[in-house]
Amino acid sequence: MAELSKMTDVAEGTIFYHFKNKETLFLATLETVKSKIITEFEEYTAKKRFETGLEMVLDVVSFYLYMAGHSPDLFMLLHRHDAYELAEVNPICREYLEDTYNGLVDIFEKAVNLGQKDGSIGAMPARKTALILFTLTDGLVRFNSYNLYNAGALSSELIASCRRMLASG
Amino acid sequence: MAELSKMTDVAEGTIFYHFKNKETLFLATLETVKSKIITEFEEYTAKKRFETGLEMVLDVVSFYLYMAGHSPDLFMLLHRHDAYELAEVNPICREYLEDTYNGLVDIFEKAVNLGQKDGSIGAMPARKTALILFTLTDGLVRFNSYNLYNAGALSSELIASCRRMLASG
DNA sequence: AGTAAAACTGACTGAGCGCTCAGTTGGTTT
DNA sequence: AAACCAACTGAGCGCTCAGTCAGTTTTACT
Repeated sequence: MAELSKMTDVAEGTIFYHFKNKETLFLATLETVKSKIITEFEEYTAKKRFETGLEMVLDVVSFYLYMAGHSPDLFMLLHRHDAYELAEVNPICREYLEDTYNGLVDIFEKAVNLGQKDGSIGAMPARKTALILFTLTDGLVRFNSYNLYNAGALSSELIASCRRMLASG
Repeated sequence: MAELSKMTDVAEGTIFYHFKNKETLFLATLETVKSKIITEFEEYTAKKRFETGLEMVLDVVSFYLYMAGHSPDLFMLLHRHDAYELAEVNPICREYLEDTYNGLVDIFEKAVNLGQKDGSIGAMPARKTALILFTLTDGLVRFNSYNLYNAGALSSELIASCRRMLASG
């Protein structure tokens, strides 16, 4: 709280005037993260036109990597063990986390469904495939932010892998 | 430290007699985790005979899911943000984490190389593919341990996805 | 049995943390 | 001019927790 007070140029007491305690403050932050991420992705998919469902999947994967590279703090919160520890006892925290992930998986699922209609993606369970695609992408982001290996160096191979994974026929 | 003292039936002071501080204790734990995980996987791949490289990849993926389900604490440490925060300032911590991941990726890479020799896996960069396979598997474990979704329910689809991703021809 | 080193103990310390609260400020209403 | 108000302040309180230390027990060796 002392650090936050310095960063914001606001007295510690003021923070507690606006948020009843640290947990509430954290939840408010988490909610902001959730809506920021989701609206960002919804705006992207709404704006852009995709040739095929497969191309949409690949574009969303790329956009995810781009977003995570551009605003790492947004995703960092989702990669912290603390958040999930709190989610075990705090249903609101759990809800925000689930909403965020579900929102993202939904976008992947939509793309997979689209691809299966237009024939660019083969026959496979859409939701489960969406979950796997998401896990893969988010996992890469996580390793990148932990400096275990470079996501940029892997992104083209990631796209190629997804293409093979989803291929029809 | 109080909790640890109770768990081990040892006075708090005794812990500090053996480990100069909490950080050292953590590093010792991390090293144990590292060697436990690596030896476990090396024993598994040394013991078992694999039909093809592709089957080896799939078996290793399954074994990873099995291990993570069987001893979650072992993997939990690798999924904690704290560890990577420490790795930023402590080279020994970084080394243990990298060793663990590299050791695991090496196993995947070996399997991919094998598969490319025997023709069960198509032409693709082995190391990068190994990294992607690993990311995917570890990501699933992470989401499972955070109760975001069930890894068991996805495991068969995961195997199918890997099969498609690696297919030759 | 004597003894010195090694292992162990748990009460204690002090820094740091989340949070409170009496008091200040600047603006609006009566 | 008096009363009121939301926003803000920072010293300080209670508590937790990693780490210490003077003293006790155990072990190993003569």
